[in-house]
Amino acid sequence: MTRLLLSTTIPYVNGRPHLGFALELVQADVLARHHRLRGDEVRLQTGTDDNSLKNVQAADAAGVAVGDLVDRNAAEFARLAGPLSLRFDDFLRTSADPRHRAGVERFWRACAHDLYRKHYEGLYCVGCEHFYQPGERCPEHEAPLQRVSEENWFFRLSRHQERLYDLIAGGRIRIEPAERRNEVLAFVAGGLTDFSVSRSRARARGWGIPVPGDPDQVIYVWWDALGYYLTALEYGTGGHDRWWGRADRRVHLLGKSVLRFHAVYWPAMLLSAREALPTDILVHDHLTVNGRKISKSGGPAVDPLGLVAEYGVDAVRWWLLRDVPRVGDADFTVERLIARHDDELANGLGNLVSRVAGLVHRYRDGVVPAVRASEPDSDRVSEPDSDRASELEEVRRRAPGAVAEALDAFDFRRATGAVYEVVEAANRYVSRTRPWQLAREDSARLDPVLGTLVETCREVAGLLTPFLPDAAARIAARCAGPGERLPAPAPVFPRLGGAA
RNA sequence: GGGGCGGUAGCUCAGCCGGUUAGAGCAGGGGACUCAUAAUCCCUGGGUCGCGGGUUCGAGUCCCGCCCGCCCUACCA
Repeated sequence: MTRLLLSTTIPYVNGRPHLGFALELVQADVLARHHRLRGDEVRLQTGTDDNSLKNVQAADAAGVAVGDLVDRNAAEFARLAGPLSLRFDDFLRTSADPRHRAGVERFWRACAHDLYRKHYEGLYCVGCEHFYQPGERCPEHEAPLQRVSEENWFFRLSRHQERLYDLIAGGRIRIEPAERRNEVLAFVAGGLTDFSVSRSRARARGWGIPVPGDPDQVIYVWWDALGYYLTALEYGTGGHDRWWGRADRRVHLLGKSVLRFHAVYWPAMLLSAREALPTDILVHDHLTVNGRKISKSGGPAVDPLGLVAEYGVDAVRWWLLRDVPRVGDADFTVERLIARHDDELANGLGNLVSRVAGLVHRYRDGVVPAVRASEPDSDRVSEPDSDRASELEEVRRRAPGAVAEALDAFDFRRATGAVYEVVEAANRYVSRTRPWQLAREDSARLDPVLGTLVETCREVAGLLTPFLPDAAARIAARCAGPGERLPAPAPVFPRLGGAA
């Protein structure tokens, strides 16, 4: 049995969650469910980055206390779970969870041999929490740059350069897709310089975790946030070994914009602390909405909960999994959401379930026949429909492996495609076997056909479970076993678009 | 300024180490069927594979330059 730790990044909570973060959560949830179904031991953790200075700014802007703003917004993120049908094993808030601070402090000490103090000054953008060169201005934020002159703690990233390169190049740390791996390798090969890992307490506005033994300094938010991967595992009390050191795979999901922190800084920190490294870094690109960038600080923010309320969780999850390419930003529009849902879920899968139920009710009084004919008849095998039967069989046989393979490659499109192929094959099987005709002309042959179809629907429900747990359960509930009675047909996925 | 990733049929995208007439889905067009959510099934696509060079017997598929979009970064002495 494989032990698998899955994690999402933790967003800073200066605003409400948007669809882009929902993407990451859904992907993580799918992987977790998939592996659980495989029998793996899985832990999925997520949470919020409360200690970002951006939260302080947002609180200032809103005229409320930081703690209050963070509490309120973090709750919004936690609230995504129910409506999006996500199942987390843990949700850690970096400001509120006692495990976190203890863990971060311990981790800091574990890296002490790579930490040193250095004075420097520069122009700092609070919005980016980032330094710029003289004469530059921040491309993203209006606020003027602040001249900062102070002494901070630095982490000896440079020391780990070669080791990191080898680990990534050699695949010990797998970065998917490969395009992102190349990016990281190029960056590492270009040379790594030490980076600052603390801020003056004043500049951090007193928000964050103080540097152990140096109360005038606050730990840099990225150091703090990355630490969550360990602190949620009880690193602070040394209890992390079960899910970290002894896990077979440690998998991080993240967006491309924070790749460097996860593929370079974080592994280096772990090397320094002598902890195991992540095995998989799975990187998704960004979402745009109606062709425009989304962000928490501005622009069109699509509220995932609003979408779920309007179109249902299955439609939203299906779009995120089915329409978002592995590489390249994807543009979300309501039209695309509806198109995907109506075409594949309503007309494809939903209609299949309905028509199968309809057939069973009309010709067999709702009782599911056995797959095999009751009396074995050897000479009816090589009929025109046998090729269709074998096509369906073939597709069904291959589907589970295809799904697993696609998910291992972090390709949700291909994975959902493999599920949907079964639906298509089943619909072809219906047209080819023509059950309505069999009912009139060769009733004995109708039973195995209907039995096969019901069985296929149940199988699709199983395959669909990690992706659309709600829909899968609904479909499974309509697929009785042989000899059992089928519920009356009713649409599983009512169409969202115009009534057509 | 540097690095990376994209730019393939109207739309969304696939196209391992270069090799017969460049693919899929959707949309569009034609046909069939009637079990089903007016659904499904079958047939139908001639697109300078961003632009310009180059390597090669042969290049979306490799090299160089340029254009557009996106991500990261900009000697923290």
